[in-house]
Amino acid sequence: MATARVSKSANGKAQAAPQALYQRIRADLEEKILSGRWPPGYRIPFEHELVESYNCSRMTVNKVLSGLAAAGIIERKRRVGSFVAKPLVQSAVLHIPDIQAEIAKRGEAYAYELLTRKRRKATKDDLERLGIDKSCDVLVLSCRHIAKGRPFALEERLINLDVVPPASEIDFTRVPPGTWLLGHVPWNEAEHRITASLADDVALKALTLKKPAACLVVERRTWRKNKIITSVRVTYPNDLYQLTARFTPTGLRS
Amino acid sequence: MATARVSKSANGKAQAAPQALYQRIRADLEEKILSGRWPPGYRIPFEHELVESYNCSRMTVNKVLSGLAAAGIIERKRRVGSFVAKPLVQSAVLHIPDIQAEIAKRGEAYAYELLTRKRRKATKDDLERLGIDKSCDVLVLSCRHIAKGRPFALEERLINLDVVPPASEIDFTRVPPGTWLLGHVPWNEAEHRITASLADDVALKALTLKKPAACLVVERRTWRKNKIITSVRVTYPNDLYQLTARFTPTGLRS
DNA sequence: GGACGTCGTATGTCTATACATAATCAGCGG
DNA sequence: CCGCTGATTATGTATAGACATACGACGTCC
Repeated sequence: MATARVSKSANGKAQAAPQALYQRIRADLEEKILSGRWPPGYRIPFEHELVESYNCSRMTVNKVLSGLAAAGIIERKRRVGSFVAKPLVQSAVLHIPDIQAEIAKRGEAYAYELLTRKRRKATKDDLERLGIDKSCDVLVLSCRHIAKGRPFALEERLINLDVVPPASEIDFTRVPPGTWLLGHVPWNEAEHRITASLADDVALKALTLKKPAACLVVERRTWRKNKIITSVRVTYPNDLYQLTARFTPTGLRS
Repeated sequence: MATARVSKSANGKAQAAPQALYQRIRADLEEKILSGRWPPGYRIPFEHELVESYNCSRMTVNKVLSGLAAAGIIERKRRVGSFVAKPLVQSAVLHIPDIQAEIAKRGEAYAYELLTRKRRKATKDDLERLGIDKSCDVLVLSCRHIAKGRPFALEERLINLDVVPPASEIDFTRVPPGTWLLGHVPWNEAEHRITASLADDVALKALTLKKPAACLVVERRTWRKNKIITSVRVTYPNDLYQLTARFTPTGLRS
């Protein structure tokens, strides 16, 4: 066909969105999906049809469709077509900030306090938390984070010294273990469990709370190549902390 | 140069990972980054260098690098190069399942019960929850989810009837409002607040708990085109529910 | 010596083409 | 009528070449 396309070199794109072509196409398709004009299950036009309507090459629309598929917005089936994905998505991006950074961001005074630090051969319980069989050395830490002079979080942590030998050299009296680990140990995967609980005596004391007190508890295990680096349990007084999660189903889209 | 590359047509790819070339390249680069050989801040080889070492076209490595950049694993700067991103990522994918589906998946009996249903002009408090100024009609619902005969969650919901007029036609005595909304109303964005709290009298009664009881509370607001569709507060007994979030920093990677 | 302009380079985007792959569908033979 | 086979077709992957753009570096001019 070789008809006249807009001739990419013949414009400065003085339009509202002077973006790249494939970005405009993507925005266009997303809009159609989001507005409901293309409901879940709808078969979107074939690549060659989009090529015609946008007057561009198949590589370009392919890039758009691949991106939409990667973001879970559409599903593609060979020989059949591409379809708007079912709403399905029941997940959200959960922001779990560094405690120190979070408090600093609020402009509040931050203090950190190491309560206990023990090195020992892993107990049976430790091994279970770290998901391993054979025994190894672990570092057991307990510390407090303090904001505006009030205890903000109690952190109880187990570090697998087989995976992170250098941790045994750090005394963690000044640097919180989470901060040190984040900066020194690359990781693979993390899992969080978020629960509510009534503070036990240890937590009541560490957080200077009065019974009964509800606390938000975040337990996190962090992997590096199938081995758990560290297992941590952070307890927050319910009135001082909340998790927030924001989700936009349309993929990343800066 | 046009040297002999592996000649894509000359093989059946009987290797360990008979994947596409760009997937193998991506896996390769990810491995280098994850293993720490290419630490954060490291400048990865230029596109043309990767082209040489993998004996492929620039489009192919470009696709890989663009994907890594989109996933936040590397950062790219024109004229400068591509760099391994700082560990930064403090977020996780939080799976917030449909209550009914979740209980069904566990193979437990599920029951649903509508407690109250009121239609009214929005109060000042309602308007604030829905983030709007001018008054409108809202639907106020309260219901219970029951697993294995035991109250599992208390759901208190506000629906903006200006955004979802058809909701006023539904009586929600059989279908949970969350399930109905998910299936009928496309949405844009959602925000969650996760907190712990001591159950108040309403919650104690609805969930048949004894004082004092800690509960996990998930508040969610869901948008469609800058308008809040619904605002919901779900309260779970601490011993019956926990949120889990799993995170793999290496982007999606099916 | 400092402001400024030119050039080189790495990434960003797009095209035209090619072949591979998977799945559907029609047609054929048993 | 059923099942197999081959044609058709949409997507998947890859290539080479081209031009655009941003930005650092270097050199020039005043």
